[in-house]
Amino acid sequence: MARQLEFDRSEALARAVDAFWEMGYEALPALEIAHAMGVAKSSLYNTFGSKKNLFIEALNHYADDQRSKVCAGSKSENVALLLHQILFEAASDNNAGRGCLLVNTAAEFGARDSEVRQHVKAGFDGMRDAFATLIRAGQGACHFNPDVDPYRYAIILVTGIAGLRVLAKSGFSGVDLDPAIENMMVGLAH
Amino acid sequence: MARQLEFDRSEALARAVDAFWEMGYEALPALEIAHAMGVAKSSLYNTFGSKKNLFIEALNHYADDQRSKVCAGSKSENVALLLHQILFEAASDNNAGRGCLLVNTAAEFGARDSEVRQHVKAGFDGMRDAFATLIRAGQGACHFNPDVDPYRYAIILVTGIAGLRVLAKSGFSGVDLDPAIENMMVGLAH
DNA sequence: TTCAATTTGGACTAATCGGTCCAGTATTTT
DNA sequence: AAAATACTGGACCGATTAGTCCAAATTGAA
Repeated sequence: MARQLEFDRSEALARAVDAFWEMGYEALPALEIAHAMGVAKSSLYNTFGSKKNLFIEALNHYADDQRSKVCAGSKSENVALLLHQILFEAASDNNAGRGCLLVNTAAEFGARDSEVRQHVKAGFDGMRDAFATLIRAGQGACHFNPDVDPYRYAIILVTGIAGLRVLAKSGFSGVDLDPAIENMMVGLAH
Repeated sequence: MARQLEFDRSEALARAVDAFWEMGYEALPALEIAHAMGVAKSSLYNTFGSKKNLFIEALNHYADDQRSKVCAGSKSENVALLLHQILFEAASDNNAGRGCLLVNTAAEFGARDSEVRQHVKAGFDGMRDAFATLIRAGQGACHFNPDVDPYRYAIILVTGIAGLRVLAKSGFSGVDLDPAIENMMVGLAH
């Protein structure tokens, strides 16, 4: 036979995520995506078919990644502190100003594209599950109020983080947003 | 002299707001803006200079409008009920799926355009002030806890509403988001 | 080495974009 | 009526876009 090595799909997707994360969908030309991924534009279209399809795969890659990170946090020693750090990071550094790709995508595509919206929804659902897991872990370690319904409270966190990211991207500082963080933590307090 | 009639600038801006609100900035061609505004593209450029400048004027028009509406709510009989309605509307109808133009703009332009970001920030600041006014009114009518700092709590509401709008746009229902609404109201309770 | 498959980079297409321009048409005042 | 101004609609421009295509270079297996 012949050459069968392909560039690492997962690695390439991770680079595509970075590019879309920083530039958004419309503002990022296909040629620049290819550069960011380290492949030729031809290969990009051979492998992923279209810009939109690549974007959807990148979006799912990102969502899986974020979900895993939060789930991994469930094994932290002090879950309450970890959660506070997550919220504070969303309000201050905010992923170096890039915000959250799910939030960005929801706003950019909006109600215009139902296919993309379904993937965004699935991504947020995954985040919700991950935070529910985190809350359960915190309850198990007696850091959180055991009367709180983890799944019900998880949507409070997902909603709050989405809001934090939007406002942080608009120029609000971590100090400005501190009341919102406190309001999200207080309901979990023992 | 000669003809001095110009189309109503405020009315035209209101129509531009609707168009940008539904389509976003990049996805809305200048020709379609002109159609939505009911003027020729030439007039649009004569009057507003550029697409971006028109957008910024429309954004400010929108922000003023939203702020006024919330401020007007301060004269409501039951401010607590009104606030709940505002939150519920953000979570369910969500302006017929269009979300909030400030939120949409923050996510679409992101960190890419500092000029636009400043106007978005100013818009959110205005909303914060308006909600602080609303909270003070509710406290005056003994509907809210008088110990709450209105200005400090207002950022909780602005953040929360931004989050609600993002998730509602992604396909979450009013029922899904109800815990987040309750969590925003509970801190104000008497 | 030889052969088959992959990847590359650049040329290319058709469409669309923001923005300019202008001849023609309305509208108002003198 | 006549002159001055405002607006229209469409032609036009240069730039950019997603996507296609292909000859050449690269790579791995036989």
